[in-house]
Amino acid sequence: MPMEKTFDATSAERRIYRAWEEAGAFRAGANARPGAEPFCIMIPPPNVTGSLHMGHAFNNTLQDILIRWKRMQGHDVLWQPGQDHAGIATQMVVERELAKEGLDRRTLGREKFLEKVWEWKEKSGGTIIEQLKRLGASCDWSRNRFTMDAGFQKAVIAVFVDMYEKGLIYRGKRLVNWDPHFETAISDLEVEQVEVDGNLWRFRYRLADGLTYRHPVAFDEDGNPTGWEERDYIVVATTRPETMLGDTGVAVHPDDPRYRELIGKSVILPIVGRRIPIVADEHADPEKGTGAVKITPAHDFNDWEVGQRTGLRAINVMDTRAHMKLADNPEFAEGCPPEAVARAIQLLDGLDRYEAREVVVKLAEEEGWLDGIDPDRHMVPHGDRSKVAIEPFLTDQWFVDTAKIVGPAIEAVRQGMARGEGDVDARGKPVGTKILPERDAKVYFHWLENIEPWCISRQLWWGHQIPVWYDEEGNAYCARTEEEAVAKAGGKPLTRDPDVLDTWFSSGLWPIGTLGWPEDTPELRRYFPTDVLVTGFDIIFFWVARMMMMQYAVVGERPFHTVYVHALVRDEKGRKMSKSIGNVIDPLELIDEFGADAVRFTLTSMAAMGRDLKLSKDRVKGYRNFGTKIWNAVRFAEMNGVYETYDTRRPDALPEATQPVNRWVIGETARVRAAVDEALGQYRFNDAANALYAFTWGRVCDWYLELSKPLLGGDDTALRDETRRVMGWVLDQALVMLHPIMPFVTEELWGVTGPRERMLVHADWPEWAPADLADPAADQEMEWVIGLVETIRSVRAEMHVPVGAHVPILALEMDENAEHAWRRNEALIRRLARLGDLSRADAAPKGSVTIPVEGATFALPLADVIDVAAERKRLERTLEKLEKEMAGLRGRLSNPKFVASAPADVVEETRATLAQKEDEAARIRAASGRLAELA
RNA sequence: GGGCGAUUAGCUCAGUGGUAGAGCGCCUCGUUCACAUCGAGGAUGUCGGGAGUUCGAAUCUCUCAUCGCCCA
Repeated sequence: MPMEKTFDATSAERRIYRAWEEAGAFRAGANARPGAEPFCIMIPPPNVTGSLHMGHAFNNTLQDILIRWKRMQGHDVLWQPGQDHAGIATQMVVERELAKEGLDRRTLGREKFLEKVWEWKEKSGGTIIEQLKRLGASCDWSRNRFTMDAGFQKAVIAVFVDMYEKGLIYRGKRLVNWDPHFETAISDLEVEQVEVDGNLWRFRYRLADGLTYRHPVAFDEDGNPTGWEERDYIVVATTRPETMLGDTGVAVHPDDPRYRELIGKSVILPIVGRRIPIVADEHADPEKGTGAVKITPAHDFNDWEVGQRTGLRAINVMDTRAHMKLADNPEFAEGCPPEAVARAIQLLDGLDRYEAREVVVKLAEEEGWLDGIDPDRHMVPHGDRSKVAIEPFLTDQWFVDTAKIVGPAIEAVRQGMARGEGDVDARGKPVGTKILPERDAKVYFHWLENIEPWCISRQLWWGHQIPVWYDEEGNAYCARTEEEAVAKAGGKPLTRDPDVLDTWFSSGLWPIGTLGWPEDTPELRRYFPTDVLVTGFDIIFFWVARMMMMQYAVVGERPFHTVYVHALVRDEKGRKMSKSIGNVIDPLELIDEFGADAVRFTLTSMAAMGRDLKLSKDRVKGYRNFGTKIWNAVRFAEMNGVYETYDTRRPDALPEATQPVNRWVIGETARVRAAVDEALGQYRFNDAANALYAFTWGRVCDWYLELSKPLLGGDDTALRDETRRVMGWVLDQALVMLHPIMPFVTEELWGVTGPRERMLVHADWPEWAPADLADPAADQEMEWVIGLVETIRSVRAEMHVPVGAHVPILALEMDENAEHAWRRNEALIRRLARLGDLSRADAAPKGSVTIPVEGATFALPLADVIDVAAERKRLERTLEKLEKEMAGLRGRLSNPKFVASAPADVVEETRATLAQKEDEAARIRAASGRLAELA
């Protein structure tokens, strides 16, 4: 049955993927050669609520390329897939669903709510897996893991208990980033700074005990004060007036002459009448505002530090929703006049923080302690999920003492960055962990070297509940099960800590957790430490750094030896894709329109290390066309009987070749094989893609297939069969090498061309070396042929020779090599350049165009069509260009310093180039002279 | 404020010391036999500005400008 003209991706992709799955082609160890080295990649687990976006498509394409490449090379490959449970995101999704039914998680209760979450997960949690399959991802789906699976839970709990017992996890009352929307603590990394328009309000806090001081109000040119005024108040500025209710001090810089005498004195806090001290602390910047700052230790991170240093109280004045909590708040009331407290409660209790802000400012205005308002643009921390302003909030939370476990994670990368080619450990794996591109290692070091304690508790229900139980006195018992905890407590009744762990705590255990730790499984022994991690730069901190720390803390080993960090996929204007701009390109829509192969090839060819990639549909379309090109190359071969002669069962058998064109293309194939391996070995995905594109289209289709036509259609059957075999081999090699990037179309072509021992997904990756296969003589000869054809075509086009006309050609001079090359390839040249017969001539006849090539001068007698003036112009233009190049070369060669200091081969190359140009120029001058005689 | 990066053809980008490249787009020509999702040919660059190192700089150094990103 003849092949269709194009590849029908829509119908073929699903069919092919199913065939792979049914054959178990992706299972760990599939296609492994005896004694194969393991190669393992852990998927960055997508969020269970997620659906495939361009970032995933990119990330997983790169992983799939490495995995398919290594699998074809015969490694024992595991690509471990899975998903994380995404605490906040999932809880949010399910709560939203419940709200549609008028339900609320609190009325439902924890147990019932979790049932609902699992129901949702079973129903909708597999979306992204199906989408990854559309992309062609060859994960071992039989091993899919979820961070809330029973086995994984066991690992997470075991790690918590272990780290608790080693003193690496502790509980403490700390100021944390509190998300008032989700009513949970979040980590520093889940906070994003957003610049907002606000005000800087200046308040006058009255000095206690009738004190006054002199404040400078006039200054000379040098900034020295020249005038003062007597004040009975100190001015503080704030962007958050409502927090003043929790103020417990005013700080000034110890060296600030304006306030030196006031240090140790007190002010009376407006509204509540609290008496608070003026303290000296370097946090107060004399240059900023008035140089005096109010201190609210319970609602500001800097103030907390100041409070710790100067011994100020921390008074929490809000609840978990960031509403003012003044009633039943003994801390707040302590030391304040009861009538003031009562009034504050009446005016402010229960108000949202922004409402409270307005009330406070209004009171300040009415009561005369508002000194002024300055508009101010400043950064405000926001929850990255909730998008509401974070409230620094004083609560009990669990922390990982990261400072204690960060050391090996830093050391491993330091080693990895310094490692050389042959630096391997006892298992033969590269030492340390290398981060690529190198600059991302700097980000990693900077963060780890300045690491803060990691708040790992979340006030959520969906997640791994913290394995700590409390007795009535509040003593904590950490154990793997309630029974163990009760036993530790001597049988006392206990209640479990309601909080769950940060999702990243469990994702941090991904490498060992997916392989069955804490059990000593064969997988763990075989595949851990894993090889490469492929991930986006946005989760270097969230995930990569934490995996490094956690794996070392738990099993004392690095999780992977190489981290390939890739960039962001942006829209064609370079903007980040976002739902709110509406510029999101859905990879599935692209796959529907152009096929998965085209999407994959596009992403790969744009994956230059460390640079964002801007995606446009035109680009994808271009690579869809590339798929069609390969398709038609094979179709051509099929129509020319290649698969009647070439043995598709033995694709690894090197064909015999006598013809230069066949010998040449074999060498080209070996060269691209080396280039692709070199590129992939260095994670230069775009280089691999571009090398294959240039080879397949630019060499095989544009030249080899064209040059082969006379041989395939000729009378010499031996030659025909040789060419068939070589062509079958070359095309098979191309399919093999393109397969990691374009798995579908290549697998399809592999299947339709003939019977096969194995599917392409398990074909052997070639190892041909250019040194063994390339034939320099054939290469040189074919370069000469191609050059000649190109020159003739160029001349014909410029002279407007009718496309179909066969023009006779004259040889004015030909050396031995040229003669030889001509004779051996005459049919090919004549066909591609559309030439008539060759004859000898001593001089170019009137009205002919001269074709100078290496070792020969040809002429095309175009008397009927030639425009002498146009031809002279053409020659002059060419000569001009040559002269310019020669001038540069001569300049360099006449510089004695160049000859003396440049490497010998560079000098030699320069000389050779100059000689060749001079030869060409001489031929052109001769041609030009002949034309001049005619004019 | 600190750090990192970018600036190369109309557009998107490769190119880490030795004759400036690709894809797309553009212009001209061409559909009888692999492919019009195609073929043949063509045009297009003071490699952001300036200075330095070097026999030689898109590439290394300094500096300025513009634009990004991360951290505070």
